[in-house]
Amino acid sequence: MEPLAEKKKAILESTLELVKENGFHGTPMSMVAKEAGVAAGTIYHYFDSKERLICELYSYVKQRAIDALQAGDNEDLPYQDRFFAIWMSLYTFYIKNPNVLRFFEQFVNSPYNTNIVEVRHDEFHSLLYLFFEKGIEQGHLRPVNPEILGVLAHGSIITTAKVYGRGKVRLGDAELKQIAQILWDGMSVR
Amino acid sequence: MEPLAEKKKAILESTLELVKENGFHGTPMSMVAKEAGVAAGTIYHYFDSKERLICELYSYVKQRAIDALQAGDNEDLPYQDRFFAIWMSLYTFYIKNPNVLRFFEQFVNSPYNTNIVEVRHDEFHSLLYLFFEKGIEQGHLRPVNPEILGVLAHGSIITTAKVYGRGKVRLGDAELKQIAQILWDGMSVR
DNA sequence: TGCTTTCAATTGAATATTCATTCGGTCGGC
DNA sequence: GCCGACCGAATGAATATTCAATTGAAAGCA
Repeated sequence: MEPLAEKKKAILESTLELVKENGFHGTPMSMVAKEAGVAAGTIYHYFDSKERLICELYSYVKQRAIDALQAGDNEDLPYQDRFFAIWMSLYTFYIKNPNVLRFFEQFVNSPYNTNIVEVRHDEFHSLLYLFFEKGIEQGHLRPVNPEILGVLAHGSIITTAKVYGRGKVRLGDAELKQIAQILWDGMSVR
Repeated sequence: MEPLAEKKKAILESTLELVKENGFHGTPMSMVAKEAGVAAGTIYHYFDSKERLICELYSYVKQRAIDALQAGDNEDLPYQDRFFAIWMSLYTFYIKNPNVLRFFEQFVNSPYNTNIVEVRHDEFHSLLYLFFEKGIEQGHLRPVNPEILGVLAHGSIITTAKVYGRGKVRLGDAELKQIAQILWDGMSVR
């Protein structure tokens, strides 16, 4: 709760950074400790185990994605504008936080994920779901399972951000707009 | 080369299976050996190290994806039909080989990947690239960077396969068609 | 105020375990 | 008897986790 103890935060941030570069294995607790400027034992004051550390980091970082999602949205705008605004703000979030993107991708496909986490209500997921559900109700989007629309849209964002991250393709604003447009044109009722 | 030594193949298949369940860490060489029915030392007869084993497995498995891609394609069909056929055959491949999907996702985001692999000509990638490039040239698709179109389409397949894999959503043939249609409608010139 | 007590935060060396890798040796065909 | 495939116990390096010891700030007390 409270402003997340100084050291606890440092541990989380260090882990995020190191996992991006070295993966889950490849980042021993001793390395995390060093990077965070604390003793190895201190980590265990805040986290029961490495597994818990990773899982808490996941929640911690996911909240940031939720914030980005909500910050970019404005319920007063026309639906289509909201779609593009959300697309762009999430994209921008991933571009600005490449370590988050990388961590997510690693975590989601790791055995850490199979466990309890995720089971409890997933806010990010339901925000997307509700947004697309509403689009269908209001007649903007095709009547396809909103779950699918949500992951398709999010997938396109992640995918585009990864392409950007590989650095081989330059993506200007115009091109980004084109990509979001592809999704919109495909999903919307014409 | 030659019909891939019996044991070598067993090692690769076992690794694929175990990595799916336990991740890269979490699958010690001893476990691979046991599952494959060989001695630990034998693995090192075929692979220099664990890293090499993982990387070779990646190539091995990727070839299967390429085969699926090509098997589903027929250059004589109209372009749009080819698009749907490719989409479906890759989707089917991932559905039938969930361990491949899982392994890919883990590998691509792991530090193993940053290394040399991938650098040399990536056939899967260029097959997709060429297909979309041709679609643009022939006026079927919007003039967007074919690289982007390729990863968007592939991303939608992977994403859909993952949703299926989570098992929470039932996906009938009609629904799959709808998803591919969304992509097509978005990318094609109307 | 000065003194003691308490206790959570912190340390980092020691522990115990887990694994990748090695290597001396066996086996079967040529 | 030569040789490559194969074996599996032994080795050695990592590394997650523990814990006895230290700190320092707040709380009680006189």
